[in-house]
Amino acid sequence: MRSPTTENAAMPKTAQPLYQQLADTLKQLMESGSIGAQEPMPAERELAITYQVSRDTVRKAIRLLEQQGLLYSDHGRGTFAAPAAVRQMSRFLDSFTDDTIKRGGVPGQTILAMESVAANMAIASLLHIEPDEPLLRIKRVRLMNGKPVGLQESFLRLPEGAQLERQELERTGSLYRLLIDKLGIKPSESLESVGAVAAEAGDAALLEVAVGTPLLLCERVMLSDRREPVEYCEMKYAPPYRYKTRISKGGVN
Amino acid sequence: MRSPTTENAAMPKTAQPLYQQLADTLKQLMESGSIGAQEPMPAERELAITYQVSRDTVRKAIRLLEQQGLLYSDHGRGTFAAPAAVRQMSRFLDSFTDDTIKRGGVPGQTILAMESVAANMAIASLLHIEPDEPLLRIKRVRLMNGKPVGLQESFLRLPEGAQLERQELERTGSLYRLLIDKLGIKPSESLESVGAVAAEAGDAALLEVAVGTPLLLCERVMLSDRREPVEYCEMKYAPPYRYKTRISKGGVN
DNA sequence: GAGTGGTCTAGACCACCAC
DNA sequence: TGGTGGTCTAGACCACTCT
Repeated sequence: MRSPTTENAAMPKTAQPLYQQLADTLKQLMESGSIGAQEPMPAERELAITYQVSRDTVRKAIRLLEQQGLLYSDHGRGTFAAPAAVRQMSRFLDSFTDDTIKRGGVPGQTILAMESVAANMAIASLLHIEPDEPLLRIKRVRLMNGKPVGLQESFLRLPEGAQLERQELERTGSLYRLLIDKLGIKPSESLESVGAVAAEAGDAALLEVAVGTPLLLCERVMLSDRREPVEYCEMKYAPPYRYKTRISKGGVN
Repeated sequence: MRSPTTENAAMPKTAQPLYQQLADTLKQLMESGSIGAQEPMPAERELAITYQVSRDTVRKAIRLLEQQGLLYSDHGRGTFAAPAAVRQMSRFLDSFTDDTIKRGGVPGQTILAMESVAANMAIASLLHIEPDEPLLRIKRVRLMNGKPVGLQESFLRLPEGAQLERQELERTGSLYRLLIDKLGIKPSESLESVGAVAAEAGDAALLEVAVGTPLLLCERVMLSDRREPVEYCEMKYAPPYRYKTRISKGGVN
């Protein structure tokens, strides 16, 4: 393991922190099968010596993998590779595009509308803006392997003068990618509320299901890295689409 | 801030780590209103001096509060109190009982069944046991303020010889509390899958809704601290009950 | 008792942001 | 440029688990 700060001035600025590099290394260790599920990893002190880093750096790498669900540590017993079922579940923000790929499907979309609208009171309140302020509304049918699985309606609060072209969205597929790459808006947190509703006529037609079919309704407020609300989004998913998530107890170090 | 390990031999074993004590202190700082939403906290180095701890300990306290959604740090800018909306959303395991209390309601339950059953193939596979192994089945109607909001059916894999009495469950209300306090089983992680289904006749009657009403269906596999599957649970919630959760980007230190 | 993870320290330097 | 958080180190001691 190489210190990112010593002698070598040619270190590219893409250099990652040591603990991330180490985390990647450990990840490979597990994925290669050298360490099976539920089996113990080498001890922290041992890893520190092996990779020539401080024990603290080892611990940071382990904490990182623990948060990703790949590992867990038990006081006095050791650190173990997580069971396979846990490893697959993400606990983090995933765009529909990324999530679909992770599930082994091909993501797609049909853009039904993309226009500037005035905020109504409810949305204005959620996004902390004044009613009538302009928002970008995007309504899409999300596809998995070419078949409609969900209906998604976003209301975006864009920075002054920012523009998003329909063409750009069609090309990249992912709205979040566009926000990050083009506008520098980094989603950091989202607040979600999940419930069930019956499909109305319009929704039913777009999702190709019967009126009254139970749909999974998910509302979300997405916050930027400065914790400013950026998007309100309403999603309706037809069965058998499922939300999957991993929940765990807290813990710092 | 007092070191938990120095001189004073009379330190009770309930002594919490310094960083937790500090986290509690900072929490109060925010709740007392001295530091409003989005406002900057004192710098890490300053907190270290103020509370007589190392900067690393301060950082651990901050990481803890960050995971709880109370705080966030921006490189080069500072550390800020989170907006109120974020603070209320838990990202962690919460029993129905705790969650209901957090929402300001009074939790209740009606136990419909509590019996030993043989595992069927589907559940056996999820819990990593052989079919026909005995499981404890608990079916309950969950109440909020006396009104039914959800139907919950748990299948528990108990340790050899362990017993749970109906009376105990009725008294404490919370199955998870019972698992922790009586059997020493500590829930550490759960894998959830959420979707929507139509209410069948039986469910509809218990939840006091019409047949066909869209229900929020949540399946869960709960793992103990050793990552052994302990419970499979199926929950059905009637509108307007909502699952609320906070999702964030990862991050270690 | 031996080995593991958990907590804590004091100090160093880097990367980023705002003025 | 000065202040902030981010990374890293080396060493100490505690708490827990297993045998």
